[in-house]
Amino acid sequence: MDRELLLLGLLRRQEMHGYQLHEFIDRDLTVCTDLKKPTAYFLLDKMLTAGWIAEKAEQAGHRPSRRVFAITPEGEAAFQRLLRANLAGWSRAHFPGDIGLAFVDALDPAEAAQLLRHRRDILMAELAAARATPTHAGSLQWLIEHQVQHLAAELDWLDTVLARLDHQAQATIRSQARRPKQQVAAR
Amino acid sequence: MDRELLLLGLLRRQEMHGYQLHEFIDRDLTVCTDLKKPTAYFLLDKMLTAGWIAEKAEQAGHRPSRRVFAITPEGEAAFQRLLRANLAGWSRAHFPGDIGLAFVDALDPAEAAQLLRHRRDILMAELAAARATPTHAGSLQWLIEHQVQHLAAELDWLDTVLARLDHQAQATIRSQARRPKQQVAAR
DNA sequence: TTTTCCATGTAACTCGTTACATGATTTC
DNA sequence: GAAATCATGTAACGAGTTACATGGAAAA
Repeated sequence: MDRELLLLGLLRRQEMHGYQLHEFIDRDLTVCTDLKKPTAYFLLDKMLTAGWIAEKAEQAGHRPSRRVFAITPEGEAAFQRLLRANLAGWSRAHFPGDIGLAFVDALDPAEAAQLLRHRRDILMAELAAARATPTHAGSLQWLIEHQVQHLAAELDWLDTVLARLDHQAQATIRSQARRPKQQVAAR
Repeated sequence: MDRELLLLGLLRRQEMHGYQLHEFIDRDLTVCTDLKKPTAYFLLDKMLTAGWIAEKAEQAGHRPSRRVFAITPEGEAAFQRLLRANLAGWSRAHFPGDIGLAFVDALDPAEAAQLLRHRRDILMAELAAARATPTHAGSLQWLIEHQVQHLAAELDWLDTVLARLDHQAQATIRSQARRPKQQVAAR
């Protein structure tokens, strides 16, 4: 119900058509959430039949006709309900990248570090993108702010992991230097 | 492919049956990831047909017979491939709870704070659970460690949000005291 | 003139969950 | 004797994605 809450929240401030909603989310909120076009249209249709929103046709010049959606009183009630439920609850974020980290000791620490530096590049780009997103009014901005904080924390964590791996790699090199004829110890 | 990587990684250290795998993930890794029983069995069957793992029947006393899975050379190759892909890549974590936050200014700040304090209780419990999970050998422990760091950061963020809301609530009370006959200013 | 933008959608598919089913066995 | 544990599954459903389709208008 979180995506419905998002759409209702946006329509509450201003009536919009589907394309416009998707564009806004894709352009200004992409660092926090994402909503594909077919999903957006599907959810809007669902909310339309539920009576949460009402549509009206609109024509701008010779452009394709738009279905402009506005929130209804039932929609406002649903918004209030969903908002309270969302704020009072909490659901765990999942980090797919952690699963690899759990088995990183199956790899040579130097190679693992190299792979993770690639991850670090992506993270840096993401952080830059988050910092570059235009500012919004009110608490909508908190969404971006939280994301920036989170990404900065992720970068910190990744750096401590990299430091550990570099340390391990150094230890491997030293032990190789000490016993030059022996195999590298099993990791 | 992250769940496959998880299962392969666990089977690499020790051969296990489906129930045992699910139990381990549900008991020791629940703060980081989750894998429902039918999903586990489904993935194991899929990996079996793919030749990544091999099964053998095992009987322990008069208990139901188990299908014990062990990783095959093809499975090991897949593990190596998936691991490298996972480590080099990154995918954004999504925070459903943020969507509510984005529209928190639709509510009275005092009520919003009250709802978020409920969220805070859940977060605290989750953090305690993460800290209480048994320690594992090697980098598997990093999974837990990262989760603890993340949850602590989330708690911090929530507290700054609560501080802001309390501040807003105070401002509201002051303005009400100053103009006792007037309506509360629209938010 | 070819590409991109605007604006809508449909169909097929994947992934994962929920709910249910089985049957013996140990624990309360 | 009832309930929980062990160990396996199946069937149905739902949410969301990908890929595709349409067709005119503006931009390159």
